[in-house]
Amino acid sequence: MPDKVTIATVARHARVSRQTVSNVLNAPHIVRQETRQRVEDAIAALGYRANQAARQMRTGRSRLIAARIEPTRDGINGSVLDRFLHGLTETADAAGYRVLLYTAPDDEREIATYDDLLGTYELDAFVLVGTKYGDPRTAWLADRDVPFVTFGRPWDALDAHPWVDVDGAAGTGAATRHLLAAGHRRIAFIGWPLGSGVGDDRRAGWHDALRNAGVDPTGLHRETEDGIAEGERLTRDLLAAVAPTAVLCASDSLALGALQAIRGTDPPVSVIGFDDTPVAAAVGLASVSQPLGEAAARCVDLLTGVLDGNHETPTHVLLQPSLALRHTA
Amino acid sequence: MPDKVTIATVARHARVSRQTVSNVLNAPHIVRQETRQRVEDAIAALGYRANQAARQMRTGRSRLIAARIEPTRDGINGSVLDRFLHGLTETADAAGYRVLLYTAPDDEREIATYDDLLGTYELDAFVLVGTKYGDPRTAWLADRDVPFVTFGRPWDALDAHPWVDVDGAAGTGAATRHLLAAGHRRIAFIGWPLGSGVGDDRRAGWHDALRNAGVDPTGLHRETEDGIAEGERLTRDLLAAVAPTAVLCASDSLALGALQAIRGTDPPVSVIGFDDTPVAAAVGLASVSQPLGEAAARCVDLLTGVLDGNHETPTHVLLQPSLALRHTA
DNA sequence: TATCCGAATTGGATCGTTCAAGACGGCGAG
DNA sequence: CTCGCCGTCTTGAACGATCCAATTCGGATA
Repeated sequence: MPDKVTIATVARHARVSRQTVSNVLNAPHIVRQETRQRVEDAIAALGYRANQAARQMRTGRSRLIAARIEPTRDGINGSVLDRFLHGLTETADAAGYRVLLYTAPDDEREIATYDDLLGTYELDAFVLVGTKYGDPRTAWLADRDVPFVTFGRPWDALDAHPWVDVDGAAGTGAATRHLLAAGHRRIAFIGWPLGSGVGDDRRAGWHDALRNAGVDPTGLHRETEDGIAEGERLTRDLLAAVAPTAVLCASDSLALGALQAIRGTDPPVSVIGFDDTPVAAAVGLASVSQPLGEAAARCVDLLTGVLDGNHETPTHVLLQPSLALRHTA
Repeated sequence: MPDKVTIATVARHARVSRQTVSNVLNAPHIVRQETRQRVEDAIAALGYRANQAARQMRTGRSRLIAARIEPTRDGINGSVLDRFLHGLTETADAAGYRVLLYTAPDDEREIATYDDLLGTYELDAFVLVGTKYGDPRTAWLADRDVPFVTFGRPWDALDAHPWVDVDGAAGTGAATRHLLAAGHRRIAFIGWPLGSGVGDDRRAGWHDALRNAGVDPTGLHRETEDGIAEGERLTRDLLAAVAPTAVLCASDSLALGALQAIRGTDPPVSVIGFDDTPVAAAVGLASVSQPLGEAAARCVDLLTGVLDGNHETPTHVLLQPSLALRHTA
């Protein structure tokens, strides 16, 4: 078994000092071209890799980013996080960072986990998915000047910290206009209870699009917790009350319920969901699609911007969703 | 800003040496009860956390486990990995390990990633999901004595390395017996092409259950690549050829296709899928359910067994799936 | 009382890297 | 000619933990 290859091994092999090897790695421009070449050859020949633990001891930076993986709730929306995580891993990798997973059952325990991860592993940054009004987690991180980015706007203070989000209102707006263009007028909306930033945003897109088209949205919307059963229940309710010709939903879960409720209507009631989950693709449900890979990439961009000191980079990114048209629309 | 709390800070505060603090952390039994108490109080009072990088430099162990996160392919089966990862993170956490993510487009690049992760981060172990005949990845890892566990049996050499798996044949067997008990006789099976360990296993469960019940399975099965469209096509084919009264599938993707193909048959043809994905739950598809959380937990058990030197622990774990009965069965 | 023993504790060296400071030669300016 | 400066490279120290060998100490034994 060959000895471990350290920076000293490389130095001996290239006939320079340890520090020069270190400079080749971290500040190549201050090393003479010829020397640098010799060192790089030695690195390649020996298969040297910088030991992250040792580096971290001096620099205090771990090149590690933490992201939370949540338990699959109803399992449908979980895939959104899944796809986001995959994009995050890929982009972070390219930027020289690795993604560390953690879980936590509630906010308090999540903050305790932050503390632990920071103290033990000296994590460089956190990526949070979703925030709520007055989120204690972002407050805690901001208090301690821990770099972090959220995927999802901080609805109460847009300038509080860097974030990436997808313009939900634009998505529901586009879906609504698509339905209007197809001749629909009684376009209903099933969303979440007032007060969730994301839900209100998605409803607003539908609401404003109808208004702009001269259609009165009064009576055409319902609110509920997320879930297939709820979607089905409220769709039946809507069918009985206002006989909509199309139903737009704040999530694919709700939309799947809607699909079951409208089965057999003639002419068929159109349904459009939100998130373009695999389930939607599987059953042919039209849905508003979020660019999750792009969102993840921009999160990494923002983080590296903060971590590498490029404070000029923008700190807010709002991406545009697209409409995945399938036979239910 | 308070100074960083190191083992020396704790030592001063508790009026002992650094080594004693270290002993309290790593070998509590050799420290006198009273001293230990004083040190533990100091640790709590100061909020001390051992610096992982420094520890790693001496011990060479990072307390980090790597797992691969794959791109969501057709998105339906992706959620299986998602749930497994969540369980893995939770259990590893409890065992004092953290999960690091990586991705790789192919085997060759995956092995290069192993090399990088081992060299740079000194990872303690890998968890691989799924293996194939003659897998180059497990061979590479085994060659270098890198600890790893696979979720999925190595079909060509069951004793080659530690693994955890779910008994697919038992799952399809149980599903078949359920259908037999309900009076079905012409129970068809749609699976993957011969030669994939997982697919062959699932087919065998169905095949043997039929045989044991005195039913001849000849002509009742079809093989194809995974996918909804394929499932639909082959189900139509089966309906025309042998008029099955029930269809068992090797995946939920195939089963979803089957569901579309049997729509309107009277009496309704039963359909059972495999994996109990969120999609199955959403559309009411009966499916064989794998205990993913349990599988993840056992993976961590096996790894900690190897890492902490308990070579007595079993190295193979075969878990039993259950049947999620829904209205399609 | 002297000696010894083992348990408990101590100080120094070490892991592999980067930081801080200094050494060296050559070059241009005074 | 001398000085200082710049570009280039080298040396010693430090990060925070654990390992190793040495030391202290209370108590049992001869």
